[in-house]
Order: sequence, then structure tokens, then C-alpha cells
Amino acid sequence: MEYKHREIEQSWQEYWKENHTNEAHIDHSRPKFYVLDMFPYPSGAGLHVGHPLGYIASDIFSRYKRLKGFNVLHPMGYDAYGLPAEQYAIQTGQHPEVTTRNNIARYRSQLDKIGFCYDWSREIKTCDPEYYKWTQWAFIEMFNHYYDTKADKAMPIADLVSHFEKHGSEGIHAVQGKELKFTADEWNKMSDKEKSDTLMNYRIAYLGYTMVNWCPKLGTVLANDEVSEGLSIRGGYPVEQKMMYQWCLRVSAYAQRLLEGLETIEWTDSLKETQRNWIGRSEGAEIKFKIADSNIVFDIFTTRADTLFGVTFMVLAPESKYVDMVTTPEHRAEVEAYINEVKHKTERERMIEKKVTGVFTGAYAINPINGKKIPVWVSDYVLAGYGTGAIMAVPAHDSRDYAFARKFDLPVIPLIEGADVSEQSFDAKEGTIINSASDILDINGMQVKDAIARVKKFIEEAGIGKVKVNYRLRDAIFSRQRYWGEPFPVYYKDGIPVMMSMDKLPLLLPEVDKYLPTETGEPPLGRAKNWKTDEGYQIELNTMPGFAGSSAYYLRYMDPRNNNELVSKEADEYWRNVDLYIGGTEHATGHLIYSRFWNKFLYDLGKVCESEPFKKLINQGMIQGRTNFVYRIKDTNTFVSLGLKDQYDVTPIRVDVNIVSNDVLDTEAFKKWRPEFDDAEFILEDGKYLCGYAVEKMSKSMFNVVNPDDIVDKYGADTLRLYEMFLGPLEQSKPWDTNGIDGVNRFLKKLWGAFFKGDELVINDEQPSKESLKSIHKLIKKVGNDIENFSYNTSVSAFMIALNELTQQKCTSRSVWESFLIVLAPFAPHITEELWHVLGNKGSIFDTAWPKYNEDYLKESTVKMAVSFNGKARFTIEVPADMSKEDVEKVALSDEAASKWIDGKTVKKVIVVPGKIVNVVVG
RNA sequence: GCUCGAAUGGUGGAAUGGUAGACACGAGGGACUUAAAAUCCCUUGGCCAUUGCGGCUGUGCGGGUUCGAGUCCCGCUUCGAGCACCA
Repeated sequence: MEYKHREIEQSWQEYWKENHTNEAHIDHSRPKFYVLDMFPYPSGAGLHVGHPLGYIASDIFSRYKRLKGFNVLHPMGYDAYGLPAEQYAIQTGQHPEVTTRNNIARYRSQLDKIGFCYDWSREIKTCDPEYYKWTQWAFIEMFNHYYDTKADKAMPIADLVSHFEKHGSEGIHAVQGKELKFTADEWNKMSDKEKSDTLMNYRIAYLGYTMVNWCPKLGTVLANDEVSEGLSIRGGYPVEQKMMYQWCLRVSAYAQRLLEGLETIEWTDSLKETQRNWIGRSEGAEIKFKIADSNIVFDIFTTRADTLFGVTFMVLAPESKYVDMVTTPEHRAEVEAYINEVKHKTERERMIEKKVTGVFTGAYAINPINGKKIPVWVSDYVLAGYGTGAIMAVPAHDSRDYAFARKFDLPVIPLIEGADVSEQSFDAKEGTIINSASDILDINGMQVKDAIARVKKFIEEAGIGKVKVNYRLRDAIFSRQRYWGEPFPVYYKDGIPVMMSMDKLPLLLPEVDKYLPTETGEPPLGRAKNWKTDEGYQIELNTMPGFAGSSAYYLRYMDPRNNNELVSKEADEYWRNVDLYIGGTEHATGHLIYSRFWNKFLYDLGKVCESEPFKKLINQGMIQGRTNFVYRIKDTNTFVSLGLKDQYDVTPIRVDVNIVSNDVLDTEAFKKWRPEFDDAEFILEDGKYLCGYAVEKMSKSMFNVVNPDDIVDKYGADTLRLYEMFLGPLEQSKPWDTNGIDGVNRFLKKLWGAFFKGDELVINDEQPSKESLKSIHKLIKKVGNDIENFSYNTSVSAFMIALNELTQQKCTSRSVWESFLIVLAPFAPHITEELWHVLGNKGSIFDTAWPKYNEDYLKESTVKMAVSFNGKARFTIEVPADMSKEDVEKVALSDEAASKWIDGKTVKKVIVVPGKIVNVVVG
């Protein structure tokens, strides 16, 4: 009988659908297991063969867990808001919703063909009002909370308000934008607008003036993780810095908990490291510097309090408010010119130039440790957004300060014994301190580490500063000046932002005539008719960013149709959090930070019961494209095969990989591929045209896109699934190469063939042989271990080995083959279901249990051991597997060859490792 | 610059510190076939021997620990990833 993958796969996919095989329900009699894929943004290009890699891995794991008796939740949905659909809308006028719906339909049909076990009854789309109602709800909750540092969690803003009414700002423990001080009386006298503005300083979702990444080409601000090297990730357009009044999320309040939480989850070290870098905790001190002959005092942040004696100048960021305050009249013109110049440079220009620039303000600060007067400069190498936007410069021990000092001829005072600072700074945090003494403090002779601690303690005692921990993590900018996103449930009453009540949610995205900013430069929602509340108040014109919808979607899957809550308590307490999350590394600093933040916020509110959303996370590698090249002889239409191309002057041309097989070009298809090639001629080698290849990103423009639909059609979904896993370790990036796919396809055909002789089923109820039991139990053990360790490629090899062994043993025993099918089922669900059925079983193979393996079958009666002398293997002995160590030694030494070798020398040591090698040390 | 990871045949890749190269692709040879496809069998790291059995060498480079190192340690080289005027 022939293996007909098309019929088999279609019929089982229908069976699963009709029987709701993959739907999950709360069931307290079974342990739960939640397996999640990072849901895709449905792009217009559809899925290529790289996308399903992670989905296949999670599918295998889900099916395996199910066979192991777990109640598995394995849902899928779409991250449906995104720029491409909107850009397409701008160009064509087609509503992004239409584009998105079409793309989703395409994705769905592609996913269905691969035979995933998703519970589609739980499907969600972030652009669905029933879904984004809860995104809007979470935003309102964030608006209504502040972060309390004493309780170390989010608390209702109302608590803060009542504190203000009684005590003013005195005695609060709140994370705040600026340090504000006011009395109860002052608070009570504030206007509603003033109160609103003041509270923005504390709310977790707040409106604030911040420096944002503005992308003029996209017409919107972007989050830090959406920008790389001064260019937007989407589209690669230049990004500039701009002050804007924006909605922000106070993610920074959670910095420490986001850092600590990493200790409790099973993520790869590199991913945790990336998040630690992004959070960027740095311990240091904030020290007060007074401007000479004035009352102005400003703080600087440093991690090197020990270098206070080496400060030879101060630097303010151009955007610092102190610049204006300290600049002397004589220097004002020069300083203003400099600031103007800096302002007009984009971030990218600043980075490319890397020139040392700056200007003197004319002011002097007083070093609090020794009373020395030091000049205050302005330079763009100091960032406004980090620390206090001001630094103390220690050129001897900081390379940036050093470069600045050399350029402007400022003094350099070495503070560490033996450090040569004539050519470059000495940045290392080690050595013995010198030149560091004054009337009030002497740290000479101390080691750097101790000196830092000493100075920190001193400045706190002397009241000239305080110990401070800074984080690089910034608050997330939450407004986008775009159309295709969640509308903010906010309206403005007399200039005061007001949250809508829950009964007004979801606030639906309105229709607009064009997806472009208004003539007055307002976001596209400015075009919406009647974008006002019933009372006539203007509704917010910005929309939420892409990460808004993806930050809590894993919770919604637990209870996707609940109209009263994001997730019911019952569902949350059963499914808890994601046990296994699979997705790409590109979300390491975006989605995976925001989700953790969002989850912790909901945790503070008591809405979810786990403080971390994703217990274990696996990053699947990227599948790159494998581009094929043909070589055209210059100024001709003749193409020369790879091996002969060096004899000619050729231009390499990318050719569609779909008309190339095993690097051999289908020349007829090539002629038809493009009109200009229809009279192409070829210089062949060995009668074939061989193409060159290169590994590149998989994309249409490289002609290297392989569509999974084509593979499924030609070889079947089971072959695709096995082959994707066989390609290499899951977490490693690798190029797609269809060349090897015949191997796994052959394996499935052989498996099919093993069940039949002609059209007759050959499987019977005979007792399996010892060898067959050994082969199958070896396989059960190996595959179980491999799946738990995500080592799927070696599993595929194990199946091939086991199949070869069983066929060679002519094994036809039903029990053995049934075990084989169950173990293979997670990888190749269709063929195993079919053969399971052929064996006379009813129902789905996934309703059975994973076979138990018996260690006894794996034990060898005898083992071969290599006996080696001084590490060189000499001969092999065969001994009973359960022989004692001492007896093995005796056998090894009594062996004829051994005595010959030892002749004339004495045995120093005999090392016996059970089942391994006997090593005899002679000398 | 800092942090993390990687380097094994023609290719993708296997190897709890214990006979490196499993498994697969490709390649070469053979069987079946009028022929091709499909299928099956043999060979396949390199060098030498192949009228012997086999021998030598070999996991990016240089050291070290160990009876024994692809694996552990130290120092490099190259590639990849993340962060980056973060004070």
C-alpha cells in the first residue's frame, strides 16, 4: 500500500476538528500545562518555511505533555495591530482591518495545513473590540494607581490623594517623576488642573513631557526597543529626539522587581543577560555640587564616589535645566549657539560623528570634599535622560572625560597608584588610592572598592549626597500618532484628562477618511467625525503602541470570551501562567519586558496569581534563506555552471530557489521564469547546471522564500514537521535547505512500508523478540528525554535508527509498533493517527498514554570494554554487564594481551568505569 | 569598548571527561530496469598501506589539568548576538 500523505493529512485534520480533539477545558483531576507561541503579526507576505519552526516545537511539546497525562492549553491568535497594514492603507486606501482580516485568513489556512493542535476556540485578535476592551481597562487601572516604594507595589492613587489632603507630600513613599514638595494646605488650594498635573508625577500611566524618539517618516514616536542605531526597526527611517507631551507607563518603577524576577524563571542565560543589560542597574551615589557665588545646587550621579578628589570639571547635558541657570552673561551667546547646534542634529548624526564638542558656561562649582573651584561645561556626551543629566568629570579615570579634557585642555589628576594617564585614562576599578585627602576626608592608601564604600558613607553622614541606585530602563512611551491601534479611553475636560467609565468600553476605533495626519498636524483620529463624548468633550487622538495588545494576551487565552473580566479568578487560578513559551529573541527587550511589567502590575492588583508570566522560555533560532545564484557571462545571455564560472567574466544573479533542486537548475523553468531569459543559453558541467549559493535573510527580494504550503503539498505536513526539527538544534539559527528533506520523507515511507506486505497488514500479536524490546525501549527513553530537553533533532535520528533496527529484526509485533507510533505521534501526528487506526484502534492516538519504558530491556548481558594503557586503547574485552569492578580488573589484567603489554613494567593503577573503558596505568 | 554565545568531514549536524564524526544529505561504485524515476546494497574525515592484519593523523590556534580532553581551566583568533557617550 502506498503512503498517500494528502489524503491522510486532510482526513485527520478534519477528524480533529469535528471531534474537538484539541480543545482544552478546566479539569481539576489533571495537572495543567500551558504551552504558548509568541503570536504572529499577520503580514501580507504570508508564512515562509521559517515561521513554523517554533510552532512545530511547541506543538510537539504540547502533544507530548498530553500523552503524559497533562491537561494542555495550547492556544493561538494574532497580534493584529501594526504599521505595515497602516502603511498599506495610506498607499491604497484599503482599511487596515480589511488587510488584516485577509492576512489572518491566509495565515490560518497555512497553519492548518501543518496540523497544529491549537485550541482555535480560544483564538484572539488584538484588534478585536472584545479583546482590546481589556487593554483599555488595564490602561485605566494604571492611570488610577501609583507605585508605593514601602509596600513595593502599585497602590490606588486615591490613597495618595487622601494623604496629600492631610499631610501634603511629606512622608509619601511613591515613585515619582520629579521630586515635588508641597504642604496639605498647598495641595488643597490647587485648582483641579494643578491637582491633575501634580498627580501625573505619580500615576503609573501618566501624561508627561519627555524626550521621545520621533520618526518623521512614520509620523510617530517609537519606543526604545523599536529603534536601533538611530533608525526605526520598521522601515529603517531616521529617528530624531524631540520633547513631546505623551502618555507614558512608569515601567521604571518596576525595574528592581523586573531584575529580581529573572532569578525565579527558567530562561536562557543570554536572554536574562539581555534583560539585565536593558534594565541596567547601577549602584552609585548622588552628590550635591554648589555653584560658586550663588544658591544654585545640583546633583550629579556617579558610580565612582572614590574619585571625588580627581574632579577637574563638571558637565551638564545640553537639555539640563541648570544650563540656563548657571550660564554667565559673557558666555550666554556661545552656550545658546552650542545648544541650538546640538538640537538640530539627529541622534544618528551625533553617533556617527562621535566628535568631542562642548562649551564653557562661565560658572564654577565647588567640590564639596575639598572646596576646590571647578569649571562647569555643557556637552552632548552627557545624556539628559540618565541620572541627573549632570556629571562630575574625572578625566584620569573615565575615558570620555579624558577625551573631553584633552580636547579643551583641562587638568588631569591621577588618583590611583601606578596609573599612567599621560596617553589614556585608567578606567579599571582597582588599585590603591592616592592624591585623595582633604581636611574632612582622607582615603589615600585604600583599595578602590573599599574607598567607594567609604566615600558613600561619608557623603551621607556629611549630608552632601546620598547612596543611589540608577536604572537605565526608561518609562515606556505609550502614545502613537497613528490610526491602527487601540484608542485611549480618555477624554479632555477643561484640559484635564479623564478616564472613561467601564460601561463605555470598549471604546471603538472610529472610521476616518484618510489614514494620514490632519492638515493641522494632529494624528489621524483628528479626522474622525464626532470623536467626542456625549457631553461634547474631545477624546484622545493618539492610539496605543503595538506592545499594548501583546502585553497580557496570554492571560486572555485562559478565558477568552469573558465579558466581565480580563480573566476569571477560576481560570487564572487553574491555568496560572505559561509553563513553556516559545518565540524569537527579537522580543527580548520589548514584549518580554512589557509583558512582565504588565503582569506584575496586575499581580499587584490581585488580578493574577503569578508574578511572572512565562515560567520557561525557549528561543527558537531564525531560519535564514539559502539563495541560489546563476552566473551570466557579461554582455551575453549565456549562463555558466558554478564549477566553470572562473573561466569567464560573470555577473552572479539570484535565481528563484523553487526552480532549483539540490543546486541543479531546471533550465527550462529558468527560461520561463523571466521573459529576458527565454533565449538563455547554458554552459553545463556533467550535463547539469550547478548553482552557487549564499545564506541570506529569507525574503521575496532574494528569491529564496520557500512556502510551507509547497512542501506540505509535495511531501506532507509530517515530513515538513520532522524535517524542520531535523535541521539542527532548535535554538540555533540555520539556513533553510530543502536538499535534505528526502531523508525524512524516506523515513516515513519506510515506516508506512513496514506495516504492509502488498496490501496486507503484516502486524500481528506475536511476542516481540528481545532485540526488538530493546530497540523500542531505547527509543521510548531517548525521545522522552529529548523532548524534555528540546533536543528534537536527535530524536528524529533516534526514530530512524529504531526503524532500521526493527525492520532488520523483521519485527511485526503489534505492541512494539504501537509504542513506536505513540512516541512518534507528537512529531508526525497524521501518519501515526492513520497507522494507529490501521492497527484497529479506535479514537485518537492522543487519547492514549505515553508508553512506559522498562530499564531491564536496556541492560546488556555483556559489555565490551576497551582496555587501554596510559590512555591508548589497546584491545577489547567482553565481560558480564553486572560484573564487579574488582573482577573486571582481574579480567583485564589476566588477558593474554594485557600480560604481554605489562611485561617488564609494573602496574601502577587500574581504573574501571562501568560500561566504559578499563584503563591500566603502567610504568 | 562591555556582556553573552559559538567554532567538529564536501554539507546539516551527533558525542553523562572514556573507541570522535551517530543520523541525514551530497558524492562515488554496484543491483534491478530497454531506459529513466523509484527502491535496495557497498564505500565515503585526511594521509599511508590495501599480496596482509592495519598504521599514522585529526574537533579554530597556543598552553595547562587528567591515566584519558571536542568536552574542564588559562591565554589568543575568527564569527554571531545583545548593550553602548548610561558617568
